[in-house]
Amino acid sequence: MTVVTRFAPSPSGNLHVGGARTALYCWAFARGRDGRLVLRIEDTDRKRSSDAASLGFMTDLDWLGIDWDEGPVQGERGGGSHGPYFQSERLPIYTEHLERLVAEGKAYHAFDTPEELDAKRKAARQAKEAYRYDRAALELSAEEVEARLAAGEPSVIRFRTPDAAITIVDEVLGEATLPAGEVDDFVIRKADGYPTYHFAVVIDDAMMEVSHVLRAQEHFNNTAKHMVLQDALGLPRPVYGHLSLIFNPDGSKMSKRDKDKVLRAAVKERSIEDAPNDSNGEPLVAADVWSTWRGDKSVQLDLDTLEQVAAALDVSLPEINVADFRRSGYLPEVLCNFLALNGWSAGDDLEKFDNAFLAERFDLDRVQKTPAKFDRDKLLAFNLDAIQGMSPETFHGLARAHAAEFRPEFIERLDESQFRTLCDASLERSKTLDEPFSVNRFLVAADDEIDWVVTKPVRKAMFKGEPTGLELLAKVRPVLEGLSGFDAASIETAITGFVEEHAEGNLGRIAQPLRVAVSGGPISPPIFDTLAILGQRAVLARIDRCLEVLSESSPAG
RNA sequence: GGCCCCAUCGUCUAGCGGCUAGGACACCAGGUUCUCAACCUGGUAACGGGAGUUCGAUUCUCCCUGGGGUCACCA
Repeated sequence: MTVVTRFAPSPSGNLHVGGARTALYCWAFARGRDGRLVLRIEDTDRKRSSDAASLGFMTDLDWLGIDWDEGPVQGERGGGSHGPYFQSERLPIYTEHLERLVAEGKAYHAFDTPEELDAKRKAARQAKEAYRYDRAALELSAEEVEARLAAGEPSVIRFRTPDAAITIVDEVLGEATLPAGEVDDFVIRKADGYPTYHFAVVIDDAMMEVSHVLRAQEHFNNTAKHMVLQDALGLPRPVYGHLSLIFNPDGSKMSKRDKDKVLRAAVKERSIEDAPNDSNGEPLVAADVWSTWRGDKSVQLDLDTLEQVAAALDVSLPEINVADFRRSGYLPEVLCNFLALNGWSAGDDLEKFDNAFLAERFDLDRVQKTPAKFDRDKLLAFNLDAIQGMSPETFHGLARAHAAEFRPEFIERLDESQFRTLCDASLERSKTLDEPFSVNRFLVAADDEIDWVVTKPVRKAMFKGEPTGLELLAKVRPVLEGLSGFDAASIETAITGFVEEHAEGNLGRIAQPLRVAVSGGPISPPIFDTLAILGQRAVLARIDRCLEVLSESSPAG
């Protein structure tokens, strides 16, 4: 039997890391067994679906190196003989099976209004009982059903669940038996004519010849529904494996809402009353939306707005979606590696591996049953290791591509050789592809934008010692000005000579004042590289301004 | 609350009746260093609790506790 797995996202958002892990496992399971991976878009909820979102999914999967054999066409990929792969395009298929079930008496029309059902649900909740549909619609006579359908009254179709216990067999979790009555007569076709998830998934998995269903654990109980449907429809049952969820370190579910949470907390902490403005001076968020968002934790801003506001306030949002990790400068192979490790292990002490290894070794019996907390520190450490393992050429190429997409100001400001110097200086210290840029923003600032906040390390560098750093800075300036070439090697030669003469050979005495002068603070890449990247003109201009500004504030120091 | 599932260092995990309970990240200490990192060396740290089964339980069973999932015309 050919192994066929499927990844079946609903296109209601971006690809979340949890989804990415599911996709990765599906991919690895199929690839390691000469099987196929089917990508199917579960867009039966018309309110929440958009084409853009499903396209985003495919781009993210592509970036991760997860390729599929059948599915929506993307570039050269996709297609297949079991399509269409958008559920919204498969309505006639579902309708046929739906009608069959109704004709056989295995399903029935129900006319309960959402309000009625809601009320009953609430009552059940108050009575501290699980809600079960009361089969009110079964009391209706055939004639009455006909009449109401003919009158065009809104209705759904419910499955008549057999009154028996159901045993779920799961390759990850083992067996579980739900007592009779636990699964009620659930809706299989909504009033708008679309099938519910449960119905579509059962039909499609069978028609697409899916042999193994690997999906998130939140579907575990749903499996019972899928099993009774398969029995009623006479469809084969795939093998199931339910994957535990991925959590934040604090135990909460990792979700896109975390971004709102972080931003809201920052806004509150900094007592920000009004929404920040965009470049035209218009508020990024309308005043009323902003104020409800600030006060109501259940309200979310859309992703774009959220990111614009965060950027305006210089708040960094947590990475949740695959696209977030890409923008933050993580390598796709590292993300895959790390994700694979959250819920699976090779069985020995081996932790670093690529997707090919995963495909070769992945199996369901080593999948963890417990939820994993997502440890960003470890991910970061893995990413650092991967970067440090690169050749300077590779790193340069990736950093350049990253900058072109996310940090264009560095491409504009730095010439080829300066950019290269920045990369070489950053290789051994960068945890991400973004770090050479994010921590060195002073490099692309205008010379007169640097300001010097006299913090403790700055005070130490500039005002302490005999002579003071500021005095040494003034002395070294002409040395730098006299240089005809301004590459790191020439600067090093000149500065080293200067240090021998004026600072007892202690490079730190002059490196720190220079660093503060050109960057505004005590942190930068190695000083010779930093100066070379900035170029002679900027270095001299910044030293001059620094001497001017700090000389005025020195008495207070 | 009903039903279902789960339980090893702070975190991700190895372990599948007998181990000094292993690794990785984080953390701590020391070293290196022009800053920050990175790097090197060493260290702290776990079987949730209680009954059984057994010569012997981290490992098997039960109970408790704790955690998770689910209870939509969302997937």
